[in-house]
Amino acid sequence: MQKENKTPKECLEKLLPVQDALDVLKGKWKIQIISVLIYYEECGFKQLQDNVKGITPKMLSKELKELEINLMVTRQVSETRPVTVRYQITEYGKSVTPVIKALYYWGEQHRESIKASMRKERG
Amino acid sequence: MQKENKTPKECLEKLLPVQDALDVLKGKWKIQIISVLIYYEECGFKQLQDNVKGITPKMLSKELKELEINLMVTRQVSETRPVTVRYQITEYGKSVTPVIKALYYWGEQHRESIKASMRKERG
DNA sequence: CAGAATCCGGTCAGATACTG
DNA sequence: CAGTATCTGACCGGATTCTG
Repeated sequence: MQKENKTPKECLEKLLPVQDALDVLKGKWKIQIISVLIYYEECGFKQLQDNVKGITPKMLSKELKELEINLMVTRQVSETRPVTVRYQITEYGKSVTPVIKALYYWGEQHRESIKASMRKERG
Repeated sequence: MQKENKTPKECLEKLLPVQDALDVLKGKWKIQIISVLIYYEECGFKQLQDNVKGITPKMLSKELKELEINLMVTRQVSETRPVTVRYQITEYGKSVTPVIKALYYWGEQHRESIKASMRKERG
């Protein structure tokens, strides 16, 4: 990200998109929801709630709204009886996969590093 | 991340490292601090505060502690008068660069997508 | 210089209950 | 089924002041 011919200020400006990405992905549930939707392609509310362990309907609803605003998922209502709602991952939503992978590989390494340093501290 | 021969449960277990990575990077300041330290290799407290615009000493101190725990930075105190403290990015800290890059590229795309969809909504 | 201490408002997120 | 409403405690993060 940094090149010697850039000022710190220029580098910091580059961080705006990074913060945007982090905003979209932040929180306890978003990546889980995205992953479930990538897995199933399409889900109802209940099915999502069952697959994202521990999430309350309130949080699920809130997170889905944010994901919809960010074009990650679509929401389709069928006026049946009772109404059925389908959440779908968008192609765009799938495009975060490389980001999740980068987080995964680094996170995995990180776990090992932390474990190793804890062993060292104990002697 | 998902393969057809994996259950949703197995996929969700894979998400633990992702959450770990997100935890290390989360908050308003961590990536900025890391970026400044990658740029300078080494900084004093004041120098950091000057380069991370708007951060208070309290937050800077707190974030640095967390980054130290996660082995991203080291803290070296010289018993001079007055004491000088140097924060250094670790090699390990530099290893998040691919993650930041992934976040950057996706975040940049994301800005464009959101902008485009807002233009569309306005007509 | 390099922080710690204190105070405070805002948001996050969980539990529970309720609606059409 | 697909959510909403309300209450609550925990935590985040800023402002200000103080210390060695």
